Amino acid sequence: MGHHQLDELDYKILKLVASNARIPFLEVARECNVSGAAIHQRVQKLTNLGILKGSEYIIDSNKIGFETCAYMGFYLKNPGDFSHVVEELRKIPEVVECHFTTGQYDMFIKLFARNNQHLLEIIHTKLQPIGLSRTETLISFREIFRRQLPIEEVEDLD
Amino acid sequence: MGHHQLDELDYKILKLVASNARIPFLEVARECNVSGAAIHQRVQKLTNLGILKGSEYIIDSNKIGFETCAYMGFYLKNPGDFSHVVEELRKIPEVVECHFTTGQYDMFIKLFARNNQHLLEIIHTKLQPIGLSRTETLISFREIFRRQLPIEEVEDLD
DNA sequence: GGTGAAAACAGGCCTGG
DNA sequence: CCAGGCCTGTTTTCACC
Repeated sequence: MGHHQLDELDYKILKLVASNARIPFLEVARECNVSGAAIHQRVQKLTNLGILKGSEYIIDSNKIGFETCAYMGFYLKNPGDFSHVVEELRKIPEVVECHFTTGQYDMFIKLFARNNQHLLEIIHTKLQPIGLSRTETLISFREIFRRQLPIEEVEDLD
Repeated sequence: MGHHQLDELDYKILKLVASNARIPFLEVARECNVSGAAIHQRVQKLTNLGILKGSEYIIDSNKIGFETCAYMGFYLKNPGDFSHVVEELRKIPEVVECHFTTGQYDMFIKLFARNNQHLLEIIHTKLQPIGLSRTETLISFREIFRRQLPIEEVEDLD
């Protein structure tokens, strides 16, 4: 869990690539005053360490026909069924995030649907049969913003 | 809101770039049996339409020292204060998503913190002063999975 | 750990169908 | 709206430090 020893250059690279996965490494190199090969090696290292876990294009879900974004929290009918439930959730492509949580629920998921009726359909035909209890659904009217987590070097005290 | 008229090639491109922002366009071109120039033009079109909204590297938040992921729902003390609250939330870098919602809350956010104590600190010193009421916090123990929304051509009926 | 140069490859811009 | 060619810039590897 504890994080690895990353130096200033690592953080600078992470900051630059975080919100632009297609930035040329040579441009990163120029910003960092090192060679392109150095960036290439660092990115490889960060990937091997599992700190960089791939890249994504950000796609406007509304514009490709997914107008409903919802979050759902629920309890399991049989606690201990965790892994089975996770497997079933993985099979539902509309479920895009899945968390174990503490507090009000056992699990918490984010999902997209084409519209509200489609959401109901997913809940009734795909989610309920898995064996959930006390589900609560929260519909996002609008995503106001979404961004990367702050990447900052932890201020090590000397 | 209504989605644009995208054809099979557009969807195929979206599917390929969605989960790998650094895939060479020429590789996409080979998969789709068209020229690189065609992909280039399509990506440009999809960007101009706002369907592609940039790209991101996926960074393991735990490994860079953000071990606590939380969701918070809340009501506003003064409804009508929406835009002010949003401005204030934008200033808090740990807040990575912000939604208008319907149902149990007025707004819903996702945030990262270094640990649970840091989360409390953020809530007390940054969030509470904005003017929220009835906040509820849900802490994610573990993100089990996270992926892109399903990109599929809408089955147009003839 | 880093550099610098070379080869292979991809991106961007044409022109023409 | 796409193909093919061309030139520029980028990626990747390598010997070397």
